[in-house]
Amino acid sequence: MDKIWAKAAEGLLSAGSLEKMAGESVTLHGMVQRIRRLGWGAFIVMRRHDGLLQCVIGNEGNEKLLEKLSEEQCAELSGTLQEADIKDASINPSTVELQVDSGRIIHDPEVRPSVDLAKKVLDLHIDTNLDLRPLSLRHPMERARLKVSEALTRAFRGYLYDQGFTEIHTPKICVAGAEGGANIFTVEYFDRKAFLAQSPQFYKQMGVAIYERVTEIGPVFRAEPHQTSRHVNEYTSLDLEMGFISGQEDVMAMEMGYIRKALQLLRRDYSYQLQLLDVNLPEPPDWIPSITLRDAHEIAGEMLEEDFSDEPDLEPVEEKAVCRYFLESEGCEFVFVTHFPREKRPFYAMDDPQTPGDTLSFDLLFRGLEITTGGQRIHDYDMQVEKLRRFGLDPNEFESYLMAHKFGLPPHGGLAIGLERFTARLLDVENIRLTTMFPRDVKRLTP
RNA sequence: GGACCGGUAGUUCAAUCUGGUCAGAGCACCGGCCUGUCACGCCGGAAGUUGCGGGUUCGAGUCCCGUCCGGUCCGCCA
Repeated sequence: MDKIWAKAAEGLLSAGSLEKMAGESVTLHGMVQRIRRLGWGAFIVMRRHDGLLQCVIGNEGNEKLLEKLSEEQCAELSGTLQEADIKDASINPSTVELQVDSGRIIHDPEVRPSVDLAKKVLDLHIDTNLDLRPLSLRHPMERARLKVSEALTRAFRGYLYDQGFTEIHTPKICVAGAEGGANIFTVEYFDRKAFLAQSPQFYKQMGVAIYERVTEIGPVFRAEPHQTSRHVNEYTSLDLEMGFISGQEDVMAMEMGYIRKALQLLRRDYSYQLQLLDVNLPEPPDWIPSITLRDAHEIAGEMLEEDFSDEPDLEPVEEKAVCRYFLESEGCEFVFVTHFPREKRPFYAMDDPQTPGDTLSFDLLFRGLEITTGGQRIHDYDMQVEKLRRFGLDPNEFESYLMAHKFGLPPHGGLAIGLERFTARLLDVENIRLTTMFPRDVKRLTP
C-alpha cells in the first residue's frame, strides 16, 4: 500500500508566495510564454497558474537549453529568486524574478503556436480566436477575462452564502420549458423526448419552500437562432430566489448587495487582471436608479428624438440611451427598469395590482446592456393556475411544478444574471463570446 | 427568419471603388549580431492556387453569376 499524504499539496509553490521568497532557491514549473534573446543570454517569461514570471538565464553552462528553448514548451527552471525592477507589470505582477542556474524542458510541443501568443495584445479575428480557443486562451489577456468572470461567481457564492442562501443544483434535462417565447432544445431521453433547461426557475421556486433562500450557478440553454454579439445558445446564469419578500425591491436590493461585493472583491483580489485589461471598474453604488418601463421609453424618446411609447419591451438602442442618461445625470452605470407588460413576461410573474397589465418584474441595465431579469413570482396556487390558463397553457402539464404552490409557498421573488454579459460590460468587451470559455452559438459547436 | 458586410502569407491588414510594376507591410518563423530586456533592438532570408467553381476581357485579387464559409445588426432574450 502507498500513502498519499495530505501535506504534500503544500509543497506546490504558488506565484503569490514568490514575492516573499526573495533570496531563496527554488525549482519552478511553467510554460514558456515568450523568450527575449540577448547576446549574453535570455529573458524567459514563464506562464504560471496565476501570472507570469520573468526568468533570467545566462549563456554559460546553459547553451543546450537555450538552443532548444521555444514558446509553449513545458519547462522546469531552478535558481534563485531575486528582487527585480519590472517596468511592465503585465509581465510580472510580482517584484521578483528567477535567476536561473539550470533547467530542463519537460515537454516539447508537436508544432509551434499558429498565433503570436508573445504579443502583448493578442490581435486576432474573433473567428480565429474562437477556432483556436485551446491555444488563444493561453494568452495572458485572454485568460484574464475569464479570471474576472471567476471573481463574479466567487462573489455571488460568497455574498449569498453570507445572506443565508443555500446553493442548489437543479436538473438540466427537463420535461418542459420554464420560459415562454424562447425556443428550447430537444434531446432524446431513452424512449422519450426531453428538453434542456432554459432556466432553473421552477426548481428555484420549489427550493424557496425548502430553504427559504436558494441560489444556483449553472448553464442554461436557449435555442434561439440569433446571431449577435450579446447572444450565445448556452450561457452561465447566476440565479437566486428568496422567500418572505415584501416586494420585488427586496430582490433588487439583494442584487445591489451582490454587485457591491463583486466590485469590492475585484478591487481586492484581481488588481493584476484589472490592470492588464485596463478595466474601468465602477464605484460600488450606494443606490441604483429605478424607473418604470414607461419612464424608460420617455427618457429614451427624448434622448433619441423618437417615440418608443408603444414598444412592449426596451429596444437595444433604448437600453443604451437610458444608461447614457443616468450616467450623465446621476453618475450611475446601473439602472433598474420595472413594470414590464404581462405579455412580455413569463406566466410565473406576479401581476401588479396597482397598474393592471403590468407585472412586478424588473431588468437591470449596465453600460447599455440588459444583464439581469427578475421580479416577484406568483405564490398563490389559484392565481397561478388562472394565469397559466390565461396564457393558453394546461395546468395539468405543470403538475409537478404546481405542487410547490399547492402545498404552500411564501411570497417570493428572484433573478437571473447573465454571467458572460456582466463580464463583457465590465471589461468593455464587445462580444460576449470573448467572455465565454468555449462559446456555443448557431454556427459554433467546437471547440 | 430578415438586412448589411467580408473571405488576400502562420497571423493582423493593404492593394478591390477607378481591371494593367499589385502579390505588399507589421508580427510570428529561419540565419546572423547584441551583457538587463520587458510588445527588446539591428541586419538578412523564406513564406500566398487572393475561399471554391464558372463567365466577361488582350489581361481579373479587382467586374459579373453561382457556391461554400464567416462576421455585424434586427426579431427574441441573460
